[in-house]
Amino acid sequence: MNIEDIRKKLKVNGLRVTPQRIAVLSVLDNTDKHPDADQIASMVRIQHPNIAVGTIYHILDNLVKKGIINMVHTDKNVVRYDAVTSRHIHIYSEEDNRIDDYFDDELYALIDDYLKKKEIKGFSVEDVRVEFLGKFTK
Amino acid sequence: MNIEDIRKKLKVNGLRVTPQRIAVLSVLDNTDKHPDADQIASMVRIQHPNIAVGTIYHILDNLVKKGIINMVHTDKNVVRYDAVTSRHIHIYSEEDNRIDDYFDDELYALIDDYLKKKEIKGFSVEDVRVEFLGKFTK
DNA sequence: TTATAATTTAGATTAGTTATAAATAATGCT
DNA sequence: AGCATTATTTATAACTAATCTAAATTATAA
Repeated sequence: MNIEDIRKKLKVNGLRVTPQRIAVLSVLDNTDKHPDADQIASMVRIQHPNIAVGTIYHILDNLVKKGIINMVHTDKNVVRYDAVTSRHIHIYSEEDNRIDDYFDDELYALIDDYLKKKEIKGFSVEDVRVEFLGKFTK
Repeated sequence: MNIEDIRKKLKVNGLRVTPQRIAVLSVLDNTDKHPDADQIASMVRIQHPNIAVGTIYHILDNLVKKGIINMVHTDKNVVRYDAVTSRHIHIYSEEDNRIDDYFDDELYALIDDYLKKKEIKGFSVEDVRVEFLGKFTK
């Protein structure tokens, strides 16, 4: 996504277009590493040395609330962020703390299909989260 | 599980049998609410008023390392604990912060089966984690 | 019963995150 | 374009879950 698209995305979601927001969203949009707030701060500060931590957290919070980005919770107790909002699986290695995206509509179809038939008493399913834990071989 | 089974479980796993460990494991074994360390502390302190927080965390850490209990990570940034170690799904409502266990071998069989056929390049799957997000109707 | 090695304790410390209140900047209106 | 309004950013303080430390205590095995 180029800067103009970023600006548009902010505007469309009712967020004022500030240099800090552009910077944060650009950084997130240009990585597939699911960085945490601290890593995002480091990257943003290359262009934007004086941005405050609080601002980073605040912006991320805004973006999450608008559904522009998602939080990712891992086994280490740090929140990470993901600009990919379409349905996907996270493949995760605790060893090297790496999360990759894995897109597999077929598996989701399988699960959706299964859930359509089966019902959990006392609970209505709104979203299914699937994670694969394992090891990256490269 | 009665106290004798608790003692045995600790002993078998090479952990010394202390009143604090018995208390923590009993509490976890007698709830299906997936409490966090703080809630466990409160419950343990009913019988054991002077147990230190550090001890609770230390014991939980021991139990996790031995595979006697599991950590549960949720969208609120607090670790919760689960004495059920057999394979199961967590059904979770962010609204009321409630986690229930849901046992469904059929769904796991479906996924396992699917993964046997499909291969993710660059990644070997060791464990599959499934979560249903939604609302409890009772 | 005693030695030793593990465990518990209280308290300090850390890391991630949130809150606060003043300063600054984006937007809409004229 | 200039101004008023309101959101956003900033620096800093505060908070909370969790970890660390070193001394005191306790479980276990001989």
